[in-house]
Amino acid sequence: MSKGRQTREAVLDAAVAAASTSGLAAVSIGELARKVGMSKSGVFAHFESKENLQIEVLRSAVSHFIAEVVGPALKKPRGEARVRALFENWFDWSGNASLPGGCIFIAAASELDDKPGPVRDYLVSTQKEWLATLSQAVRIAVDEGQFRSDVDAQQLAHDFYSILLAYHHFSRLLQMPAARVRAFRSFEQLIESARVKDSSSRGSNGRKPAARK
Amino acid sequence: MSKGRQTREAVLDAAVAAASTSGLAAVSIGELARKVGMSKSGVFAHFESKENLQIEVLRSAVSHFIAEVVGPALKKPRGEARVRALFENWFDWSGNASLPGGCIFIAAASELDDKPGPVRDYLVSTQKEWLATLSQAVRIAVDEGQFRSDVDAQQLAHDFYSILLAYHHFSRLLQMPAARVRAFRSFEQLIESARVKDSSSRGSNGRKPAARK
DNA sequence: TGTAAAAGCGAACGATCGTGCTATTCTGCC
DNA sequence: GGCAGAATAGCACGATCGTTCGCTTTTACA
Repeated sequence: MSKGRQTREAVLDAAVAAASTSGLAAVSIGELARKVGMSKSGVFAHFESKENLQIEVLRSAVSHFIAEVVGPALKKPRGEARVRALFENWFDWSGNASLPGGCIFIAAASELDDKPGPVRDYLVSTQKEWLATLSQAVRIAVDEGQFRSDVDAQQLAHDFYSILLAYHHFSRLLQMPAARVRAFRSFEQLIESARVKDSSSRGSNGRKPAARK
Repeated sequence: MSKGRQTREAVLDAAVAAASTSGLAAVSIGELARKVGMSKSGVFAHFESKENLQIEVLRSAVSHFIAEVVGPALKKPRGEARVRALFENWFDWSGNASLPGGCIFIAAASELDDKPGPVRDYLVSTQKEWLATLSQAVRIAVDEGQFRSDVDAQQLAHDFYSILLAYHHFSRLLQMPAARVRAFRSFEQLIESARVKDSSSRGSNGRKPAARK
């Protein structure tokens, strides 16, 4: 890799870490330059604007996310195993050492939700892709016969996301140690209620137990 | 009310609105002054520092929250009705006209979750109080015999919060029109699964069908 | 109504922001 | 090893930031 790309990646790594704690807007180019031992203009030259830097920060985070969360999960067998892997990898990723402030997308989400522009547009598109990936995995589990056929894949993906949002809130802001187990308990309940019922669970069984969560 | 308190409140109202969209840190005193038609130093004089301004912004939001969410809910009869009122008032409040960026506490939460200091400390204390209020209302519903005795009040309060976090995320960032109905569907499911089972669920009716909205 | 206190204004401060421009240093290829 | 181009540094710019200070206007009460 050329020297330029190399330092550019180093800058982006530092920027991703900083943005996960302080937010995208709070990462200044001067501070970033200090952190990687360069001049302000030296850093700036790699990105034509601050807005572009922010997009590249998100893009960098996305490629890490794909490499560490989506990729490995797709190697798992189709069905529940893959759904679990997606959620658990996601969970682990948000506690990654390179993200001292937790999932950068969640931080960026609440920062950008009222700030129209290309940065927000990019974030939205990645979030929609991620939700599509999640619900696609759920749909596969339905097709494989592991999840009930009346499972609403989009709603389930939505509920998974909701768990991670709550985990972030309660563990990061409120520092609740119980947050982690609560998150996984909620996850297990969701999975449980999505599974096709074991036919031996209560004798001859009825149809469509429905109850969720 | 003295002239000073009056303009101070006007400034705080504008600041709360601005902070709900742009975040606490992004609300500058100069911009705030422009918005209320005053000089920068005139605005500044009401708060000894920017940090103090931020705390006062939160404090102002809290008193509105208590007046519009908690207070009215406490007038409802003990039990499920009060729990519902707390959640629904909360929901309405976060879509209030004076909060163009949605619930200011959620915005502040992700902004401050890695920023130690008095502002964060104050936010954390209010959030814990709110969670305590929520779970207390749930506990009362248990005592009244409307919710099952094995309901985990803290977990339920946690789940309510989780719904609102997800609603915020999906409606504000992703602009999903379905977010609202999903939120209320999840809420109803939580309430439903907390209720004592109606013994007449499949027979000739019985007692206490537990009024459905 | 007079007067002390409260409230607000205007200018200035040092710092930092994003962004240009020019010059210098370094890298990679012939 | 020399040379073109990439990579980085240095400096300056206008703007805005939070904050201070002295002055003027307005308020509220005797």
